[in-house]
Amino acid sequence: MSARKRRILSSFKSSPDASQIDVARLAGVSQAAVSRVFTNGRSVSEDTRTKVMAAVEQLGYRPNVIARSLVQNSTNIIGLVVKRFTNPFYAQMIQDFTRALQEQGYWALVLNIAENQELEDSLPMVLQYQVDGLIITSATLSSRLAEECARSGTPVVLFNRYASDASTHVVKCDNTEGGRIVADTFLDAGHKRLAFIAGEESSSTNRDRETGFVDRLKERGHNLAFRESAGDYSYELGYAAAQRLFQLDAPPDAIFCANDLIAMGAMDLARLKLNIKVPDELSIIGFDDIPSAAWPSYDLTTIRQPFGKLVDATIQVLMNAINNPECEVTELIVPPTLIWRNSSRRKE
Amino acid sequence: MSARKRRILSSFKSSPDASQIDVARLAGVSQAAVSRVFTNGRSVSEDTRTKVMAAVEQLGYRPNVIARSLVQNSTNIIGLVVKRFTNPFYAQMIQDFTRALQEQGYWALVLNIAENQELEDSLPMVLQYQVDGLIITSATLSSRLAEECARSGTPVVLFNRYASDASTHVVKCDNTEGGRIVADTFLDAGHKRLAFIAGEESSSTNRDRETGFVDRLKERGHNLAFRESAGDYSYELGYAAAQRLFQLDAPPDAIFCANDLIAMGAMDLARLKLNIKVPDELSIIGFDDIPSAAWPSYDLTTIRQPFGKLVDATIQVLMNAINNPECEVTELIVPPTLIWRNSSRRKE
DNA sequence: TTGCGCTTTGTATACGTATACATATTGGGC
DNA sequence: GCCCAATATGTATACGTATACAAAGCGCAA
Repeated sequence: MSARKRRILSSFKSSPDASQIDVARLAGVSQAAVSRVFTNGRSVSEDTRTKVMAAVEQLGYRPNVIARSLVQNSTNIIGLVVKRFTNPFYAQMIQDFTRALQEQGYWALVLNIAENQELEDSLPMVLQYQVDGLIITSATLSSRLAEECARSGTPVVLFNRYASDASTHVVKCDNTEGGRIVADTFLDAGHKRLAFIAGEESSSTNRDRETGFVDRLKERGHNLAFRESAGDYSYELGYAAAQRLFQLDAPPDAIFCANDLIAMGAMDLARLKLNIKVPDELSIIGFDDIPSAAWPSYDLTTIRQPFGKLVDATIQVLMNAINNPECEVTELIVPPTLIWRNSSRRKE
Repeated sequence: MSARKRRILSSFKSSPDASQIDVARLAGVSQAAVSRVFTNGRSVSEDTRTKVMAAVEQLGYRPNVIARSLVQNSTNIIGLVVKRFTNPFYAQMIQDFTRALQEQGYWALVLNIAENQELEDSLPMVLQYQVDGLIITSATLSSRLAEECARSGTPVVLFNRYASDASTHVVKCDNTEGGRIVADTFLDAGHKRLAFIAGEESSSTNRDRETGFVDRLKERGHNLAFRESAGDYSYELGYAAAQRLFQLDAPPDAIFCANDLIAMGAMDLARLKLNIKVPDELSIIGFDDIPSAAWPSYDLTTIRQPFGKLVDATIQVLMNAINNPECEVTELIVPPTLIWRNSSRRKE
């Protein structure tokens, strides 16, 4: 590791930030006048506006949003609670959320939850920043926290999570329906020995997908033959879970995986290590429709979560809650779609 | 899309946030005393501390970080400028940065640059938030912006980017050296017809990797036989670029791809569409060592960027610059490592 | 007791902005 | 030239916190 040092330019170093008072003094107007120039809808004469702007230019003045936030009681910052960055589905989600927020004039303050960490410890610190709202993904909001948010008037939208409290908005994909669709797809194709590989057991998405899958099987007179748990939503643990699944005497002929990464791990184990032909000898269906699911290497049949819709709806619900604090609590459930590819057998 | 509405709990709705003044009144002390209870290193008697904490508990008081930031002139917020979320390398990076910052008591305010967007438009708005520092990845900092940061005393660390200005710190992987290593690896294995697939042409990482590669070839008396450009760092455009490469009469027998995603695209085209055997008939080497490079499906030989070191060093440089504004400008260059896997031929 | 140093507390002010209010200016119709 | 409405401006204050300063309290040695 090589390090080179350069001398810093010291020309600007000590000049402090100019404030509206400095601008006002230079322009020969009052501080209030300067403030009005920077506030839409306030009446300022063309004359003072130009004088002010000239002073602004000369001093390199830039409004102090922190000070404005203090008096306006609004920061234009949204707390974004996230976890599994490395799952492409969530990476895309964060990308879309930050971008959509920026388009609305808001900024995302990211709260990254470690795997073993509770939201209780860190969310209060984010609330101290007087965020105008919260978007919570991949974490459970205890009712104590929900109450705390409600008390401070901070609207919360849960993304793909259950509400443990009546005061938080929810936008989610119909994970249960996704599970049902997979059940139908497998049964219609004539599969008999069906398996499910779970992701993170504690997550509500996982529970819903499994419930939908199993319940539909039962409705049609079938049972889940095997159940294995990866433990999280990763490729590696999906691979390992599949390995355990195939140590059985009569292994499954169709596997529903709780997400695409697990499915890709399971698929690689089957075809590369065990030489099982997909989809001829084994059907695999995932969940999410991450970009790599469409790659020729995998060509994974999967349940697509309607990404854009989910994100747009979340933003819309949040903005509405911010602008209209008295609004009703919304629970939006968006249906998923089956994306037919080549990792699962067609109807017989 | 189904929507259900629930009535909001209105119990807490209208109670405004308690301030230190409210706490002070209830505890029978001055506002300053309350402030001191929440400030480390200030002397407060045990008696008043308990009185204050009791009032705090009763009122549900929570410090207002925004107000504190205003008077202390420090927000504990770091602006994190990012772009390619969906590249696993950058997703991991954002994850590690946000986590490392939180461990240091800072928060990341994310600035997401759209593909066609300039930093000039949005960075000033982040500066208005009085961020204590900036980490810039995947974007070019013009010297005008660098000067603006310097003037406002906001330290900047460029991550894997060149400095266009003498006042910004830099932490990067030695991309040039990475290119050199690939050249040596290919030549040592006896390859003759060498190709390079570029990523985003305007990025300095891309330039460095190519320069190192080509220069080393020349040093050893060889030339780059083919050059193709993907246009960005994605799988899809890597696939397409490889397609163009193989329309030639005498296609390459070794391809260096500017990153892993491109390499995986190129590999899939070669082996799945053209039935070219990797590594027997074609060697492919990527850059980054993203998780999927290690998957059995790809088993991609690649240049690993020393992730943890890069992130840790960036944080360290930034913290130092924040705590010690007079510090020298640092330029840290971390060497990469060749990760041998099975997508490239060994020495003859 | 006095006096000295240390700790604790309150008062007053500052941070940079927005805005209610009062006042001053402008413009237009007659 | 006058009056009224609309516009423009300045003054004063508020947002919630930290901290300089002075004053007060305390313990302790002489």
